[in-house]
Amino acid sequence: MMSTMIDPEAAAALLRARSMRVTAPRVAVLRELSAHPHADVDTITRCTRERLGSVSTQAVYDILGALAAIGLVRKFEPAGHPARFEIELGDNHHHLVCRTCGTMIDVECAPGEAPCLDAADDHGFAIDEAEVIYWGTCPECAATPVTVP
Amino acid sequence: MMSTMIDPEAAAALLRARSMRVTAPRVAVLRELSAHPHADVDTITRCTRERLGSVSTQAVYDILGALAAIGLVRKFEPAGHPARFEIELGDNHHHLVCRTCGTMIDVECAPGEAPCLDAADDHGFAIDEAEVIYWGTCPECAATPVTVP
DNA sequence: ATCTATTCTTGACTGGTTCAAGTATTGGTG
DNA sequence: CACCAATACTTGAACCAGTCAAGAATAGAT
Repeated sequence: MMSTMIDPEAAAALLRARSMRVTAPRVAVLRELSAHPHADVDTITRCTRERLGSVSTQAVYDILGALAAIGLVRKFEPAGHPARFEIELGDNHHHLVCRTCGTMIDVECAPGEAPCLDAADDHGFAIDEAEVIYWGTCPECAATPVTVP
Repeated sequence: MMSTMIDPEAAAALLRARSMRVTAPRVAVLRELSAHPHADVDTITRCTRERLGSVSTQAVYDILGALAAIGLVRKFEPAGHPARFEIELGDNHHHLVCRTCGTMIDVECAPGEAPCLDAADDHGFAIDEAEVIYWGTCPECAATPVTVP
């Protein structure tokens, strides 16, 4: 689950390629995202602080919002969990979430390219995305006997 | 979008069939749900108050939680919106949400029975649900020129 | 008619997120 | 290379949806 972190130059390049200003907080956030896919704001904030010394919570929200707006990162919000972020890889994958421990992993999009599903009837809507979240129980939680402390 | 409201006896019958106590707030909430599919807690609370005189917000949360727990109602939480509720019809449909105005409508499950999708690789998870939300723009919003007041 | 588990009310509280105003930084310009 | 304006970041308050906890009311079994 622990991907390798991209280096600062790579992060800066991603920003420049989109004509975004290169700032220390942005570079750090991008690096943490590369290391922790599916991280929430709190995780990203804590990791960025360790790396940078300090960042405001608001800056992290702003950065993630800006990166999501230009499509560099992807945001998803599984029911009952705070928002999660990952670097957009353009592979149109979906997510599999454990109902018990909240672990989230990527799953390939079964049918192929986006929007990977066609609604039976689009009711006149211009559909641009079919968001799929698979819910279930991960192997660890399935194996763990329910403990009531 | 305005379905017909079920009568109090029908609502009570739904509760008794599941050995749930029949209370005025529960009957009223079920009736409002039948009239307003995809309603959020606030809408249900306001409508129930109009009908009943008063109900506590907490009671509505408790009722919806209890009904969802036994599978009588279905809860879904589209990103950026408060939770929505609908009476479970057992038809495994999905939802189509307008990014602009938030309108939500049902769409049939394209492939058939639940779980209507198989993940390409389940990574050892026991998947019990494939939640699908289609995002797009409804005909009205597509037709409306963007107005900046 | 009574009793008890269950449900409802009240009111405080939390977590995640956003708003708003001021300060600092980036990167283009003279 | 210093300067400037646009953009980004900091601070701190505020918000909303939802939850917790303790007591009062009520359904329905006996």
